[in-house]
Amino acid sequence: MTQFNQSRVPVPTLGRLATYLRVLSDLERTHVQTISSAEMERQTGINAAQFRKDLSYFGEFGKPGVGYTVVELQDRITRILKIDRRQPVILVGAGNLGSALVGYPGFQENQMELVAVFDNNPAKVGTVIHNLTIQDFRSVKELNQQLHARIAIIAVPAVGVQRVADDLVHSGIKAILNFAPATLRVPEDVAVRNVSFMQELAVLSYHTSGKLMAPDVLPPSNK
Amino acid sequence: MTQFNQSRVPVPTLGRLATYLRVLSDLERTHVQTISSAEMERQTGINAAQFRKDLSYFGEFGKPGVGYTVVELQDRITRILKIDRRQPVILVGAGNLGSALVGYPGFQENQMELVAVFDNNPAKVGTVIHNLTIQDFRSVKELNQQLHARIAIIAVPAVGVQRVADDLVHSGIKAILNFAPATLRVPEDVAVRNVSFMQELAVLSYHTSGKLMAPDVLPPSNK
DNA sequence: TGCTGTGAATTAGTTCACAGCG
DNA sequence: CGCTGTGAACTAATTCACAGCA
Repeated sequence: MTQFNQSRVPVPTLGRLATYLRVLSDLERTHVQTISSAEMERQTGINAAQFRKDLSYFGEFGKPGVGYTVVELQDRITRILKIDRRQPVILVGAGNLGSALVGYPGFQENQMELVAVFDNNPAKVGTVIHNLTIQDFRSVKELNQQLHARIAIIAVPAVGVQRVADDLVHSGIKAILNFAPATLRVPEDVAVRNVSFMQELAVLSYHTSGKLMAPDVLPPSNK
Repeated sequence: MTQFNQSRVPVPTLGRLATYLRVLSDLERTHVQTISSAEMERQTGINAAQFRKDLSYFGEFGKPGVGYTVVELQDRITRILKIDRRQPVILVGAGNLGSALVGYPGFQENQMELVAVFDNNPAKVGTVIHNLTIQDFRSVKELNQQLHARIAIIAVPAVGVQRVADDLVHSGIKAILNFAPATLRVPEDVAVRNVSFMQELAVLSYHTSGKLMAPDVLPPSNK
């Protein structure tokens, strides 16, 4: 029964789709043709039923008695995540972290193309990192009229980050990956995901030398 | 396979505690004495009842009609998260990302002390970044007998990351923050949290130009 | 009165269990 | 058969709603 469960997809499902994609790439590289949900569980630690259910939100993909065709599933997931074609991404903040991100491999692998880097520090503007010239953040709106990026990464200090977010929203950005330790206020139609190292470390710290068990042993914390 | 800790503190609660701590620091700096759950909601986007419930797992902290004493709450949360004293942390991988992390401010703020950096690249061993000399990863077990770190950050490529994790576990590490896009297999008593930029970007990509709403608008994704 | 603390209700997410197809 | 796809059962997490206290 191919009914597109267009009813809301759980957010954690989307994160897991990216994990499946990673495994599928490995399988493709080693010329494996098909994979069953049980084998996917072995590779990722994610429950086999969970894998099947995650896919079921988007239609039917597998062949009973056989499993899933690697390349076909890969193709479907990339289309679901809209990374079947290049996604332009802009980065704000060319500090330690921002600069490290520019050189991060894996953008390419996931069809994410970093198309511009911005900073507000005049000393940095004009400098080149990894083939990209750092632009003045004040020109973000104007430049994004050409670039058409819908995704932005924020890697600036917490102070002033709200202003940065506001300007990005006015530049047409619809999704923000925020590394600054601050809560952003954005319109309803803009998605935000926060990455906080310190928060992650704090959670881990809680578990050290406690009598408490690890919350998730094998499975990745796919939020 | 995902078995949860026998205590009934939800994992997301721990992440939010770190967020509250951030707000409390700001308040302390500006000499604010008390804060109500409603005001905390305004500052973080986290529901006021959620805030109260999060704290209730650990006892009673507030004064009815008044709110919470900033410094007292700060003190209690740091003790809960075991960051009331310095937590030694070791880092594996001195590449782009690893190096950026070494210079990250906020370790100090959260009483996390980066005490050693390791790499397996002989060209890097001996080099200094931010006052820390890069050590040969093969000496991690030996060195950690002095350092007594229980928390490690992994910032190496996906290939070989399982070996790194195994060695860390044998060196007494009980909590791992993993930046490599791979699923780690570790003993039950070792906690792992995965940070995957590409996964986060994939989730955001899904939300671009779709008719679907952002999953969490104001509240930080404290998963 | 203005707030906290918390059972109860609700919503979200995961896993089970099995019908049914190739 | 061996596998998928999915309603049903379950478990986790959030939010409501209100009693009770300073």
